[in-house]
Amino acid sequence: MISQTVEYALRAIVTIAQHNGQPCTAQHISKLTRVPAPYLSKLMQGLVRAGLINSQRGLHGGFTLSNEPSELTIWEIVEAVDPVQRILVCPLDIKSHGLDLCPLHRRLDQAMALVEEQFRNTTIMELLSAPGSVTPLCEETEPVSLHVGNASRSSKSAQHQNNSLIKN
Amino acid sequence: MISQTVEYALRAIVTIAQHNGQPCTAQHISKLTRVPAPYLSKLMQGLVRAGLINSQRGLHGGFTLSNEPSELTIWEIVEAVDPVQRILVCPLDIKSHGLDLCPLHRRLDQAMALVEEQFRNTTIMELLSAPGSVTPLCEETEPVSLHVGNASRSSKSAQHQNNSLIKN
DNA sequence: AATATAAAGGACGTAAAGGTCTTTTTATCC
DNA sequence: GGATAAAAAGACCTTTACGTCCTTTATATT
Repeated sequence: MISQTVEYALRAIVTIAQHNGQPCTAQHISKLTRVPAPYLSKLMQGLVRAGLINSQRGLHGGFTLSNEPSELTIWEIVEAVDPVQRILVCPLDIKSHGLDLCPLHRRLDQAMALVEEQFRNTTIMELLSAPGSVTPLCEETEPVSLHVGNASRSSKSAQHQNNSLIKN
Repeated sequence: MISQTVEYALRAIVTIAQHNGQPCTAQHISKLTRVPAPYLSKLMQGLVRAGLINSQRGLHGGFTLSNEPSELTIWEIVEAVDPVQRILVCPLDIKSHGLDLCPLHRRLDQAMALVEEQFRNTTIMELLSAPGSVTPLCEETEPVSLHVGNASRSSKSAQHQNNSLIKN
């Protein structure tokens, strides 16, 4: 349901986010996330093109987020990599239904809408610190030796928790 | 996100359900649902093995539902064909997390849980008649010319409508 | 300027999902 | 029992997701 590529992309993004602005090489990300390095590189290129991350070549190069983790949602990564397909018109091209969906497809699209909503409402920021939970993130045996330059430069921390979207 | 095969299977099941116990040939279903006939056949075999439908060979044979539409959920079809994969343990095999998920995977699994809930709570019955809506179902130009021999041979029609399952 | 480091690009390989075709088996009708 | 209608079974093909490898380009550091 969630493609391998989306999984990989999210792991990578979260890893970069953990490094507070410090460039992260593909090599490094690959090790931490256990994503095959060559495939990761490809993936990253896509994320760069989508404008979600910046890349820097050469020594001390690597990848950094284009925006604050608090401003970046799961949704944006999913959109860039393997978009959730909403059902907007009947997949059978029945003319008799204009834009109306039959009950089946209405229901299926509702499920997709829920996923979309969930993804839109979750920022990468929320994935970094485990609030009431155990683990900091996946992997990372060493506690990320980042030199903590200027961590939060714009912490709006909107943190909205609202749900609801589906109107049945 | 929803695989082609799941789409096809649901179309087929709904079509069979519309025929109130009258056997439906693969040919017929294929025409109505616009699913490639040979592929549909294969699909149907899987649904038979899963026990969701019965098959009958020979003249006047075809497929019928094993249970009432009101007792069959989208979930069961999805499970038989292409199960929603829940995230139960960290996909990276970090030992430090036992069964705990990192925030990322906890969130992703929540999304899957929502879909699962949606599917579990929707019966095929609910997909047959469009309550406040326009279309009876996808396709079906002619109003299903079944010869209505002994249509409903066991109409329990339980019709429950309850929701709720996800607890955050 | 030379070297090392790292991303970008593109050709290629592999596996799984989706799809087709032909033959065999089972049932019904006459 | 022969003809016909249907599903079952299994071999095959095609496309796409996933993954690898090698070469090129850009950027620091010395």
